[in-house]
Amino acid sequence: MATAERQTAAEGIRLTPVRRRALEILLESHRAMGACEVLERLSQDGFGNQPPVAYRALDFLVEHGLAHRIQRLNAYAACHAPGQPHAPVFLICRGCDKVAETGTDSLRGALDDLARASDFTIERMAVEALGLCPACRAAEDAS
Amino acid sequence: MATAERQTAAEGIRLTPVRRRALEILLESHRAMGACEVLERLSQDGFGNQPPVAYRALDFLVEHGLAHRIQRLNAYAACHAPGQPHAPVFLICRGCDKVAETGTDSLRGALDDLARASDFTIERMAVEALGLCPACRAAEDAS
DNA sequence: CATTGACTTGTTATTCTATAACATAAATAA
DNA sequence: TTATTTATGTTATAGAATAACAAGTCAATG
Ligand SMILES: [Zn+2]
Ligand SMILES: [Zn+2]
Ligand SMILES: [Zn+2]
Ligand SMILES: [Zn+2]
Repeated sequence: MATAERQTAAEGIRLTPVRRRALEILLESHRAMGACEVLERLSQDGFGNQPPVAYRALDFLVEHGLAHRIQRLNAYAACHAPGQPHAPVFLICRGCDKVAETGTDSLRGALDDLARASDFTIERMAVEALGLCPACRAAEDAS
Repeated sequence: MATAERQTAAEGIRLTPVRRRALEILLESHRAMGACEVLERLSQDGFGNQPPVAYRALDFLVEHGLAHRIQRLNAYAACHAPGQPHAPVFLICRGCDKVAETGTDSLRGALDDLARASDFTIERMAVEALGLCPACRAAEDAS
């Protein structure tokens, strides 16, 4: 949160009340949340209760690297490393729905090479893996 | 299409009329199509005209590697290399909405390393990059 | 200070996407 | 044949996302 404030101040963009609260909600939950779920929390706090209110706040956070969108789940999660440029990888467990944000430099390099080779300008990317976390795999193996 | 027939026959799974037609539709269009768009085409050919008809056929194709789902676009595209295991990368142009399927072994390796390190079992993955194709970048630079 | 223009928030209404639940039909296995 | 599975179709509902408009805020300019 402090990082987010420093960053938005530095970039001269406005972390307004709704946006700030939306980020707090994502940070507090420690998991990926759907837009409608975020909207519900926002409206409880006195903000608007119509879809665009949540979508705009979340779009802003994603736009400025403060949150990520998990396409596969139609959900959003706060970024673990805002500011710092990275190619995040989301490991999504189909057993318990937990999402882990990770990433490696070698992956980043591989994607950069690919973009260069195809002359495609990559502006944003999403790497999402669906599978089983250690706990859920153990549970599945046991059954 | 011939590849798909050989593969389904070999695996003992059924490429039924709806599924076959759905794949043909994806192949004919040469682009990513939304489920509702596919449904429309299917119903024109005498198949059911309710959402589940399209979703089930598309799920089958994805399940068996005959098509990919482009999460960011909520759309589906026929696979360029069915049968052959690969970690596809989709380059999605935000200018013209075209989708290119590509991929590299180094990327595949980087993801495998990551999975091993985190003890996460990857079952399926999606790598999607949003940006500009050469043509659209040229157009944007000119303006 | 007053006004302009950019940005932000809120609301209404609509569209697109996806799934649950059930009934019927076809294919496969016993 | 009979039972079991698999696939198809329909109805109804839930969930996600956007378009379009109105109103408010804010900083800057004259
Ligand atoms: Zn991040
Ligand atoms: Zn799990
Ligand atoms: Zn493919
Ligand atoms: Zn383009």
